[in-house]
Amino acid sequence: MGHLCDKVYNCEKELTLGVIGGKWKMLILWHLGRQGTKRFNELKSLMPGITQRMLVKQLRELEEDRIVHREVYPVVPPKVEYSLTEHGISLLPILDMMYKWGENYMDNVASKNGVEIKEAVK
Amino acid sequence: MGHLCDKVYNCEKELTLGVIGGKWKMLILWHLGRQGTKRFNELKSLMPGITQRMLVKQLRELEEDRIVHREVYPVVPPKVEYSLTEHGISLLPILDMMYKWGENYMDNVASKNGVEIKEAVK
DNA sequence: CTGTATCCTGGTCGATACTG
DNA sequence: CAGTATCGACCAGGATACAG
Repeated sequence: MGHLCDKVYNCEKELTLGVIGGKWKMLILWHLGRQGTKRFNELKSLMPGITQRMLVKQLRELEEDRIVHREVYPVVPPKVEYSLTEHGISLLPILDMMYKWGENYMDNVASKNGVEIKEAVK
Repeated sequence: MGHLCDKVYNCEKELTLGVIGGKWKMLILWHLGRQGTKRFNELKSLMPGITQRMLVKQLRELEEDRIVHREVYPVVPPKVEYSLTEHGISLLPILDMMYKWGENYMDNVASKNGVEIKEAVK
């Protein structure tokens, strides 16, 4: 494999973190999980601030890790669709727990210290 | 607050990741969760490979984020004990899910691609 | 025993321009 | 529309030495 290799994992949790820990990966999985299959530019529109380079990079890693499926249609202009694999779907409960924990933590701790969420993607 | 500030969070999940995403943080929380209160050097012994500087840094951030409690005993030589706060304890179910997901992912995907876990801290 | 203080390096991430 | 190709900045993290 690529980006997951050549690293030392002290525990299985860290492997999981290696899969979802990229800057934009949780957000990508979230959108694909809630809205199903999406085209490249649709994803880009859903994530203001991400650059093409980063979106491609994160998607390629998720594909390589078998979290995301990439379907290329041989048409002009190009059409590429992304969707979650079974492994990707099985990550959603974790993301959901992280969302809820973060929400509660924001209310009770973080907001009092000046932490802000840009736009709550629920 | 410190390290959680000055960052842009697109979602509550990313805030959660900001709390647990440090290089050694999940491992620290895991040990404190399973074994309860630990002294500085006990933690260090539990995590071969970590440097003093990094252990201090990760613990300070966890303390600042109200995940870990630091109890200093005014004795010579110094004695400092670390334990989980309520917020820290509430993270354990997430870490547990991440552990199980990583375990399954290791069996079905990662191991076939040369990924290895150093020492499974269960 | 529990930390600080420096210095340094690799790699992630962003900005920008270009392409089939 | 869906990508590549470069370049550069930043900083988390490691090595090492010192200290109360």
